[in-house]
Amino acid sequence: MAEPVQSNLPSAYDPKRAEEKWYDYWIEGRFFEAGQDPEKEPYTIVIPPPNVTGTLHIGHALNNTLQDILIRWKRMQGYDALWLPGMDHAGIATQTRVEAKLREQGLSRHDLGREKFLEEVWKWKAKYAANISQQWRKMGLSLDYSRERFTFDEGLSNAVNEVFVRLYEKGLIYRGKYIINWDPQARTALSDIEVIYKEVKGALYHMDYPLKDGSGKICVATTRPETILGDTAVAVHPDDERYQDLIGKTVVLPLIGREIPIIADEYVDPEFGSGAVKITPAHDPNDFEIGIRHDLPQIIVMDESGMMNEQAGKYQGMDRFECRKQIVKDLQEAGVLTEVEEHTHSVGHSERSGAVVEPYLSTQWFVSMKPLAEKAIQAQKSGEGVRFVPDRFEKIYLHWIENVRDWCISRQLWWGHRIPAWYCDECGEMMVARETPDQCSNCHSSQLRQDEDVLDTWFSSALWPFSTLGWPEETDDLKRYYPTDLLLTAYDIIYFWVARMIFSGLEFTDQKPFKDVLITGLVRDAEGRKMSKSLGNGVDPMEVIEKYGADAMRFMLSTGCTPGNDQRFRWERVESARHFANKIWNASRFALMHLDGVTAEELELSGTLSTADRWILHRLNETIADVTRLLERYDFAETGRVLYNFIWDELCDWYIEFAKLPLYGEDEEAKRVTRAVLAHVLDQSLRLLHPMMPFITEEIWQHLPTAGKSITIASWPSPSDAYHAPESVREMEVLIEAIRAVRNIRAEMEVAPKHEIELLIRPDADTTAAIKNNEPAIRRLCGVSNLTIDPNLERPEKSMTAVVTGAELFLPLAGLVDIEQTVARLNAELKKLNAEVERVEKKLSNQGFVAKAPAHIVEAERKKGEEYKEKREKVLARLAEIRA
RNA sequence: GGGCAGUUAGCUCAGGGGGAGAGCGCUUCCUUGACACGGAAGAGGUCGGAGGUUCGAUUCCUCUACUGCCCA
Repeated sequence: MAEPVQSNLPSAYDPKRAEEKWYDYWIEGRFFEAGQDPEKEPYTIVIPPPNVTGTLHIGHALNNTLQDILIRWKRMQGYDALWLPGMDHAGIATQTRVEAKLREQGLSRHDLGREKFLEEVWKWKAKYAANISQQWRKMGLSLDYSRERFTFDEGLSNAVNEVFVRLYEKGLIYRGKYIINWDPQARTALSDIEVIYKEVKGALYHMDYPLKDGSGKICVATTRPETILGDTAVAVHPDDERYQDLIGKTVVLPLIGREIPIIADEYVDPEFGSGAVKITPAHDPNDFEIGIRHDLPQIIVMDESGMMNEQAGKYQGMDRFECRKQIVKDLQEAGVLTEVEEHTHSVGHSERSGAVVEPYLSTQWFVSMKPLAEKAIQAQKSGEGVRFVPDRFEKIYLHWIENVRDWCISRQLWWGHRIPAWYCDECGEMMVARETPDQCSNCHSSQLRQDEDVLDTWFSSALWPFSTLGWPEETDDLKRYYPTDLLLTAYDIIYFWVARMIFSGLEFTDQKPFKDVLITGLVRDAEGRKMSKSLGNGVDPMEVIEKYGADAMRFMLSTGCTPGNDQRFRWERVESARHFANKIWNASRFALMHLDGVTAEELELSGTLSTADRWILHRLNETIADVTRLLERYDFAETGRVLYNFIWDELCDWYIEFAKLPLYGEDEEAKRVTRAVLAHVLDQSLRLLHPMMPFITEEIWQHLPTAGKSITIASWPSPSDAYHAPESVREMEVLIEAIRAVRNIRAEMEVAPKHEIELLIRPDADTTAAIKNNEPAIRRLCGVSNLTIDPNLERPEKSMTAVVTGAELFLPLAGLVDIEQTVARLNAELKKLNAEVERVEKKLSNQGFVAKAPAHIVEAERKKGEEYKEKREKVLARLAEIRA
């Protein structure tokens, strides 16, 4: 694939070319397909399946990038890395969108009928699935497409049925008439967590209900006066002294005249309102409970769309909120409404449609959660649970699972897994079965009807880590890759998904579905607001890739946050990531220019290494160790920072600048060694960076003489003892400090960059060799023509002076010497040194410090103190000389 | 009401018991044979406040203020 171009590589990196080319190459090479080597240890991640009719947003991009980084890294480390892709049929979300499209054509799903409607949905699914696949490609994800799954495909549907039947047979799934959360817009039941509570300004209406015997009245307060139509009692606290005489009496409901009893129940809070509450068992969960205790009638006054029904008398056909207004008006006219108080209370809204949720009495299917939760709690508390990263999310999970209520799993939708229950038209028998039964188990009639409802989408998502691997079949994949190693998701679906996968995994596979859960935050807009369709502040990852390239986006997202915390999306940061890509590109361009025509054999690392060579190899060792350690901790931001600093500040700013001397020089052996070091460091750096920036690293790596088939399967670097050279760090520090000091003087004295100057260096004994060995580099990087290095040299008259660690520098700038400037700089240096010396001496004279601080810290302070003092002596001596 | 985060340079954020960091922005200079998506040299912060632990706190603990999120 590599093209034999080096010298004519363009000077700016063009992401589009590389991205198209290499993704195809990777897929054709099947580098992402797991299971090719049974000797390797497996490492598995299943992707959180995106909603099939959506578009991937920037949150997906973050989530997917992080998984890809880990998978690519593990693959390079020699694991049999499996990243399993797939999508979710997303019941409500998808159905709503298809219905919206039909509405535009003036149609409803009922006009089409169930079968035709589902055909429409499948068409949508096909279109959007293709789109999502395309987005995965663009992001460069190393997914194993040969194992791609869909929550609605045959295997996963079998898993759903299996789970349903097993739970039913265990008595953990039941059907019954209870108060559930009803979405009148989507016309379906919802689970508890699909309801979002918001503070809403409303009113508390106080009403007088007259006693039937005419002996008085009782005042009740409510935020929902329209529910008066469904009242079947008034309740007071049994110990409430105010109402002792009234318990057992009968009141007459205003407006409708129904007679209802006054009952006593512990649930009533005597402190709230008047201490008497109206009871509407069919429209309030607490009232429902009271109704059961007191055997009250349950009167449903609304239909499925939130319109008042035939039980509402003259209000029939009105919308529930319109009805509220009318009822208030009528109550007022009847003189029953005694007070209207401003009142802020919490109102449930549908997570999907946004409609105000109606507590609604309805027959639904439920999962009995207690036993499943118990198992999960037990596992977590015994230390056998999943590891949450960051660990604070474990508490959030535990709190939820410990307080979980039964899960309403039936939905009145068409797009979803049909509930595997059948009813006999003849005898009314209900059958739950894996396969469609052909006759009634009771009366053998063949007149069977399947339950119309479908299951909550999350019911199938809960099985994702094992259903995708073939469960309930004992497949090879299931045996090899399950339990998975990691689940990576944002904190907003811990309850919806993570928790449910955990208890499902434990129940059906007797294993936790994943070892670690890595929780990320959300990607917000530049102002810190949550991205949303209504605000229109979402960022399309494809737009980011189009403008800056996939690698820039990946680097920006993965380094932009710490685990579990939100990050803001800022274009400047993407731009900065692109600059980084471009920097790597150009450093590589430089290297490749000097490797043109060089064979892999010639790049054997041997021979005499320069200071810079030893230093960069030593630093590479440390960087390899750091990056590996940081990835193990899922610390992507630090990983990125370490690589950025190593490549930009050390490799580009210093090593390459030093390397230019031998590379442009005459010494062939030095040239050969430098090329070898440069090629090695570049190769290793590209490998380290590859998980984060896959495209550019492959593009460059393929140009190296030492390249293999693909960097995606190149081995992960490990530190080499041969390059351990801590002394080189000290040497480079001295050189860098000296070069900077000269540049500083040049800048302050406004010496033109092209103007070559004279420089005299008086090194200390222990730095003389390092400085002497790097004479050409000092010349080049300081713009020096005439350089003298001598431990015994005399300070020339009329020269600028600087003191650095390990050496003194003199610049006899003819005609430019500014004594005042030199004195000012030396004084500034002196001030700093005085402060440092004082700080160190204060520390060392503190007996507590010397006695209690770790020995190496004390020793380090002593050493620092000595250095500062030595340096200060020199500064003082130079100042004295100048004054003399 | 309960819980959890955050508060560090102009902005956005890292960091972490022992000399305050990055990116962007800002100032000055430079189109030098990898790169102006660049190079060189700089300016800029008493790490929200108050106590405590410690030889030593920006970092650990407690309280407190403000911001955000989750749960009821």
